[in-house]
Amino acid sequence: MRRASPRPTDGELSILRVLWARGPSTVRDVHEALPDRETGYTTTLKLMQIMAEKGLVTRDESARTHVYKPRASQDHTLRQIVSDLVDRAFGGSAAALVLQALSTRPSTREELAEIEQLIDAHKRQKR
Amino acid sequence: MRRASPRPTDGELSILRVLWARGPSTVRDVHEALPDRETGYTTTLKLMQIMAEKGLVTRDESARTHVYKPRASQDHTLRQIVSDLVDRAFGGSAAALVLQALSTRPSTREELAEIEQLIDAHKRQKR
DNA sequence: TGACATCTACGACAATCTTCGTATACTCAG
DNA sequence: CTGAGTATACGAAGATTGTCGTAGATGTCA
Repeated sequence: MRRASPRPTDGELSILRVLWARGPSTVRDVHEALPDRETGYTTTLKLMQIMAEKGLVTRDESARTHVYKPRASQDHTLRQIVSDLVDRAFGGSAAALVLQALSTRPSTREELAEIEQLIDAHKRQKR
Repeated sequence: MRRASPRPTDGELSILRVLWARGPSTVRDVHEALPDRETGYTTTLKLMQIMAEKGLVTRDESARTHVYKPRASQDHTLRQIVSDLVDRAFGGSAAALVLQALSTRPSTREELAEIEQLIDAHKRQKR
C-alpha cells in the first residue's frame, strides 16, 4: 500500500509552502516563517536535510549557511497531490472532488467566475 | 505537526471505500474486494481492528464473524479530507484546489454541467 | 465425534516521520 | 586571538503504519 511516487508528508508540505512563498531560503528563514511552530530549530533542519536526501529540495552549500529551494514547481507538486487524492478518495473522478470542494468552502464571486471560465474552456475543447 | 482531527491513512481509506461501496461487511468481504491486494488476510484484519479502536468504524460482534461498518458517512469523511487538503496545500482557498483539479483531469461534459449548476447555485446564494 | 477450515486476538518487526540533544565547525566582534 | 553565537551533522527515541506468523476459539461436515 506504499505509494509509487510518494507525496510530501505534512511537515514537508509546510516547508515547501514556505519555500514557494519566499523563494530560496535558509533553514533559519524557513523555521521563522513556519506557522504554528512550537518545534525546535533542529527539527526543521532535520526535515529539510531529509527532504534534500529525497530530492524534494536542492541546496546550495557554497556558503556556510546553506540555501534551500524546491526541486519541483508548486504547480507540479500540487497537481501530483490532487491527482493522488482523486485516485485514492474519489475513484478517479476529478469532478467528484470539485463538487466536494465547492460545497465544502465558500468561494468569492471572482473565484467562481474564474472556475466558470475554465469550464468553458474545457467545453470548447471537447466540442 | 500532528493533525488535530486525523484523516484516514491510505490503507484505511482503501478499506473505507470498500465499506462505502458494499455496505456493512466482514473482514473477508473487504479483503476480497480490495483492489491491488497482495497482502495477507490478517493484515486487513489488523487494519480494521485498529480502525475500530480509533472509531473510524464500528463492528457488530454478535456473530462469530464480525460485521464492520463506517462510523461517519462517505460525504462527511470526504468533506473532511478535502477541507484538510485545502488548508494544508492551498492556503485555505477551495477555489485554488478546484482549478487545480479541473486542469489535472479531463471531465465528461455531464460532469462539467453538474459543476456549472452548482456554481450557479452558489452565485444565486451570494446575491 | 473428529478433522478440517475459518475466524479473531495478539505480538512482533521493519519502515517512516517527527522530535530533539549533543557534538563539531565556522564567523565575527572586541 | 579568543569567546560567544550560530550552522550543520549525527544519532537516538517515540509514535504510527503496514506487514505477517501463530495461537486459540469456533463452526461445519463427513
